[in-house]
Amino acid sequence: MSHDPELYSYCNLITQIVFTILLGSGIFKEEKDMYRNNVSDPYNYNPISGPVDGQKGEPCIERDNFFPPASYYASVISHLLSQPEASRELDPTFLLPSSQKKELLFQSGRNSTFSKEASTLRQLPLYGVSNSSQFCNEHLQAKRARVENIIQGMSIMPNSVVPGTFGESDEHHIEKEKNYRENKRKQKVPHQQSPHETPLARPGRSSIQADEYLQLKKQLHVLHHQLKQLGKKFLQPCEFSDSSQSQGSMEKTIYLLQEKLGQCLDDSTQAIVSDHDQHQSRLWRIIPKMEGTKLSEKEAEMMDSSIPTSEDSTLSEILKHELIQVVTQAVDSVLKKVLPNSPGLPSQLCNAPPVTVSSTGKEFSCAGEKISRRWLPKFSSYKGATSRITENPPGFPSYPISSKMERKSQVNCPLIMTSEVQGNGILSQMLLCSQNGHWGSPPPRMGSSPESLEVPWQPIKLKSSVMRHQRYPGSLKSTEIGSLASLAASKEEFSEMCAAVDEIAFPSAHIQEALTPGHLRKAKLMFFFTRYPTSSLLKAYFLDVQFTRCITSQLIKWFSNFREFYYIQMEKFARQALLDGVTDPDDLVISRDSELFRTLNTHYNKGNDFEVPDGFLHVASLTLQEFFGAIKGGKDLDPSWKKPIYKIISKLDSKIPDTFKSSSCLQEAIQA
DNA sequence: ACTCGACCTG
DNA sequence: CAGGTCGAGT
Repeated sequence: MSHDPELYSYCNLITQIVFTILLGSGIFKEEKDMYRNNVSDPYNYNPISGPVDGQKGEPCIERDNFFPPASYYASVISHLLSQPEASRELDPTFLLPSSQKKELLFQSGRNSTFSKEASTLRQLPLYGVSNSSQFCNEHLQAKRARVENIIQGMSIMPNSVVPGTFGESDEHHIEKEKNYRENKRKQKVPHQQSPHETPLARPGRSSIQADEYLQLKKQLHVLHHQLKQLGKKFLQPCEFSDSSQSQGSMEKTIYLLQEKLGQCLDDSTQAIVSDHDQHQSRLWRIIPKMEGTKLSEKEAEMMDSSIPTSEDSTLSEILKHELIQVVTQAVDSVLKKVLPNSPGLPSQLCNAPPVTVSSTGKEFSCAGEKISRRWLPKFSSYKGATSRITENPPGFPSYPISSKMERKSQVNCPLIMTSEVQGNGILSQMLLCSQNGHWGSPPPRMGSSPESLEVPWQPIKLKSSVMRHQRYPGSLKSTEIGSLASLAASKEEFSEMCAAVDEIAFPSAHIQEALTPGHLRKAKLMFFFTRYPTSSLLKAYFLDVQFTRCITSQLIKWFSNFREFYYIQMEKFARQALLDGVTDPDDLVISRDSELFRTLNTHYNKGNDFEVPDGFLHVASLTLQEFFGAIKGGKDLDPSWKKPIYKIISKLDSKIPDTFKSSSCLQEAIQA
């Protein structure tokens, strides 16, 4: 197998997709569980190249929770590719470290289900699904449960973070993990659909499952095509000695899987077909609307040519098209880098890669951290960036776009939604990372490279933002975002544009019923401008908060606390100045390198990623002087000696920049 | 060091 | 109810 890192990355990504399906179908359930439970150092295993030296192998809870690490997939796919004959038998234990093989043998002795599946697997070429017709009947029930379980797991991985990628502290990381687990626990109980989701809700549970299985089937179609494309793109140029055979193997495998699974799905869905059809037609009516907004010519063509002989295949075609396009572009872009002289590669990099990635700061995986920082190193540059948001730059119409596709997908179709999201996430990652040059540096060994490990896991992280967007109308279609990418000259520009669109398209997308630490930070920064905000002012600047009496009081209390700290510091430094022998209050001017400023800045602007306005320095200097004068004059004997000072200071509020009104960007930027 | 609840005052 | 103060909790 080639040692080209890019190709490994692609292998990882695509294999992950396939495995998602395989795992979802329950085929590798046991292997997955064993992997999760038994491997202490998952990166230590490399069936192809033997023990890996020098791997970093940071523990990653999320990964272990859901998937084995990328190296695992890489191993699998390299194994796949190294099989010269499609019919060659596969030892199902080859996936496992030797320790696990023992465990597997041990378990298979008592676990009848597993041994059955394992032996079934053994008879199959590569990853083909059992030919036994019993497979469907016996495991259908369990499979449903697993699929649902996995889907749930996938759809609620909101904050998964790849360690080391985003510079988050471990503590934060762990906390997120904790939250995630709690969410997971909660979500185990099927919850009611929110009002947003009702339009397509259907009466029966069985119909839901039917739909899910139908979607699963379609997914397989799509994935098959994707793999085909991918295989064509990179297997040929890289001159695998047995590329055609390997490719054939993969295809065959997928076909087998598809056929088998599809058959099961057909069986299971047939009984409830009428209900399903009803839903399908409703579903279908929506898609043209969704597609209609901003179709490229190519897409329009595709739409025309594929307009329904059956709704089924059309939906499938759309998805195929989207995915294939993305994969193709991703492959091309990377191959262009890797093999610049490779003939016949269409130059599609400049075309819009359909990237459904929220670039709201942290979630923007590859470049996000730097970008969000770049937005707010100094107040001035921050202002510049956000002005772009409010001004609707050319080529950036204000989108009241209704992506019904996305809303649809969440309605009782967790599978397709998840796959969409994850697929998009993966593909976006591919694109973004390739743009970002992430793949330019070769990993020392397969599975031991931070990059190669991180990339496949980022999609999970992306989910939260995408899902959040799905909750609200106005979401952008991937192709639309893609066209943004084509407008953007650089990746940074692109991410800024994404942030801008995010703000434009989801003005109310972040409405919260509770104040968050992000709000606290924002409030603290606002304190630089206003010490005595009115509740109406607060309402105007916390647009993403659903104001209640409680929230209002809380915000007011915050500012009260800010003042408390502020005045305490002022008094302290005034007294100190007096002790230091200062006589003229005018000597007390707070500059940016004075101790008092440092203290205040630490308090209100932790991280120092916001340039404190000069106005605040002025006000602070005045306050200090007032305190100094009062203390010097002995007024502090009066219990309410501070009151006059407060009165003075309360008149010195200045206008808060409008940039504080745009909630999400600011917050994400501050939180970063 | 920082936050926040309890309490007081106007 | 807003604003301020105090003191406990982390």
